[in-house]
Amino acid sequence: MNTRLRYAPSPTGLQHLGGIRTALFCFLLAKSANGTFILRIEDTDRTRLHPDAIDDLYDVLRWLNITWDEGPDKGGDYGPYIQSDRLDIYHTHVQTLLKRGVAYKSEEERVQEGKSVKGTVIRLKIPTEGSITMTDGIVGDLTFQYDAIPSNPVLIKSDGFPTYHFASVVDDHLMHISHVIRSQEWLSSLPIHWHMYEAFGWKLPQFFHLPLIVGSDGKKLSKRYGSMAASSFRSEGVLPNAIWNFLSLLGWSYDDTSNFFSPEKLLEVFSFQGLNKSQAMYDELKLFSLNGEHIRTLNITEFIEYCEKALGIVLEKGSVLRLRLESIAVELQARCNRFSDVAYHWEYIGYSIADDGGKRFSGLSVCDGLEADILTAMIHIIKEHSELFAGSYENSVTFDEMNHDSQEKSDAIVNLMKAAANELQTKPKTFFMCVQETITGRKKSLPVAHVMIALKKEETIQRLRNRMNNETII
RNA sequence: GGCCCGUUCGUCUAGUGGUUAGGACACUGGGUUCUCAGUCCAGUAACAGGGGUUCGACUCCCCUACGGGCUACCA
Repeated sequence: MNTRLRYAPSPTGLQHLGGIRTALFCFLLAKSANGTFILRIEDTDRTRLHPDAIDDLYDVLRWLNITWDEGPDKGGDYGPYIQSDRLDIYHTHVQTLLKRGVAYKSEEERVQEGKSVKGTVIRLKIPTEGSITMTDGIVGDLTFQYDAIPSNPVLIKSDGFPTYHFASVVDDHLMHISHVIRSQEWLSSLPIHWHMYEAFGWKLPQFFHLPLIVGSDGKKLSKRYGSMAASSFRSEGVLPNAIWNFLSLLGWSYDDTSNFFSPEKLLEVFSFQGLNKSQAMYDELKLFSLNGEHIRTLNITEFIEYCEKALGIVLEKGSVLRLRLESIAVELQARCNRFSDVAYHWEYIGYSIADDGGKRFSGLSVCDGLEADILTAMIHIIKEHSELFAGSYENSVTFDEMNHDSQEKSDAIVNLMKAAANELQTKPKTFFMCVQETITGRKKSLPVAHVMIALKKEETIQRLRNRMNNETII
């Protein structure tokens, strides 16, 4: 039997971590078994449709490289893949249940928006006594008493649309779904679904109910209660690979020591065996840490691309800012766990005195005598060794070459700075910090010599002078 | 309230009757270092509680507690 798994979200809100975890697991499980991954949209609740939900779903899945073999936009042998296009299918199938006396029509009145409304629904008849025994691939064997099911569930609503219970069972059967992977919130509905399969006389798929992911408040992540939108991770500069890695470890494990997984590795080793059953709390720090690890596996070209995406900018090849970024990329990559880290450093790398006449640095403290001496000494170094500040990248063919060159120049500059500090009878640290703060406006920055190389002579001197002028003005 | 699922370091987890209870994130200390990172090394830290079963329980059973889910013409 072919392995066919589906992710079947309802377009009632933005995709969140819990949803894409399910999507990822389905995808991984399908692919590792050489099977088929199907996307189906369950838009049966007409009152809660969210206008951006479907676009968001496509965007997020594509961003994450979770690709489906069959789906609304792709077609397939068992379409359509949007439930609102399958209404006639549900209506013919519910006839079967009606004929068999397993379902019945019911005229009902209910209160809607303060008014009482009449309508006809079709309900499934649940036995009044006895029990049903089922098997779940994660939870194990389960027995429910029929009388624990609170009421006969609605199959077809009065607006003619099926409920989730009915539509998903019919579709899973018709689409030959072999394994139903969904989150554990569905566990208490399993008897309803199981009973329906039996009433139809259909072969049951294998069920796997994934443990819930909970937020730091301990409550389940939900579209309805907001936050954790998958798209927000994208804008925060989290890599798809990091999301794969992070999510895969929420409810699944490989062995006693592995924590880092590339997508290739996951595709290779992910399996039903490693699934576990207890709920997991989302830990942002771990995601960011993993993201840092994945950032560090990027080659330098990819990393620069990542920076551009994260910053939402495009730097033309050969442009001043592009050259600066290239020059500093290796140093930058070593200390980034997420977008905000890139942005933090880009504020002084991607800025030029010419942009605003140096206003950004006007908040720096006034130079006292020593600081003025240090800056003067630094300017002297630059003027006397201008070749070191000419930019390392101009004549380099490869990044390796460039980095090597950059490192050599940096070492030379550091030595000159140490010597100058010595001459001023001050600690190297004082000297470096003064220069760094003047150049970057920050107490924490990339190594200042590298920054100066990236900025090149002119901009560096301007920043140094700018600080000194501030003093004279004040 | 009822029904269901779960419970190993703060967090994610390994563990299927005999282990110094392992790894990772976080945290702490140290090496490297012009700051911050990164990197390397080290360290603190857990079997919810109580009963059984057993020569022996983190592992099996029961009870309690706690957490979560469901209890809609929502999914």
